[in-house]
Amino acid sequence: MLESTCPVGRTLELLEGKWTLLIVNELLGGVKRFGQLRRSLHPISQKILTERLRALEERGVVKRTIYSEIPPHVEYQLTEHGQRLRTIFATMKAWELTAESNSRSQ
Amino acid sequence: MLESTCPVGRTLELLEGKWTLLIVNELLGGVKRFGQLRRSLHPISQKILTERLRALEERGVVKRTIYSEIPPHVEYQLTEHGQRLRTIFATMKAWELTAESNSRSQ
DNA sequence: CAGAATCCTTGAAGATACTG
DNA sequence: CAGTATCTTCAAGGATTCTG
Repeated sequence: MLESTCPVGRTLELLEGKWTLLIVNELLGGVKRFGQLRRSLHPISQKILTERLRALEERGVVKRTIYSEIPPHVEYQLTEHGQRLRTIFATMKAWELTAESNSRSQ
Repeated sequence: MLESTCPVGRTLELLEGKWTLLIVNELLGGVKRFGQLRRSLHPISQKILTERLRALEERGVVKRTIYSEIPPHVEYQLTEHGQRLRTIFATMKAWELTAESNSRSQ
């Protein structure tokens, strides 16, 4: 979606999608099961949750662990690389905090 | 688009849109005129460029200066608050640089 | 030159039903 | 429980035309 013209295009491509950021935010809280994420992120649909998790997995941000049991048991967690997104989140949050006083100014 | 559940939702809402990031990236290079941005961001459409610039202006990221001349002359530049986005860009870029070695690992 | 207004296309997201 | 497979919807984005 974002041309490689822009240096940070890849990061934003990764975080793209209505739910992606919220999913990562949930996983920053630790290991979660599929159903657990579904409930926390309600009313996200199964389809979207699956799609986004797969995309994040492919990008090396999320690790998927399957336990061969019946009923099925799948766990999702951030990889070390994914954990490093915390820094970006913190930077964004800091930026937002200066927003109220500065928007409309200058 | 992004629920306020997520602390950084507002920043990503702001950078949302296929071209937004690229526009900000251009403006990090200094003051630009409308037509100048159009050429740099080719093949962006007038409609989208206008829409995104208005959104950024509303958020206090971009300042629009109109010179009442004929032909019209409009300049766009980042506000101080907008300039601070540089930090976020730098953080993202740093994160991307560690991507190659880490994706697929763990 | 810098747009406003209009119409059209496309794809992400949502709803629903089914399954190993 | 954790998906996959389809079908549908809706809004962002794109193309085109017109104007102060």
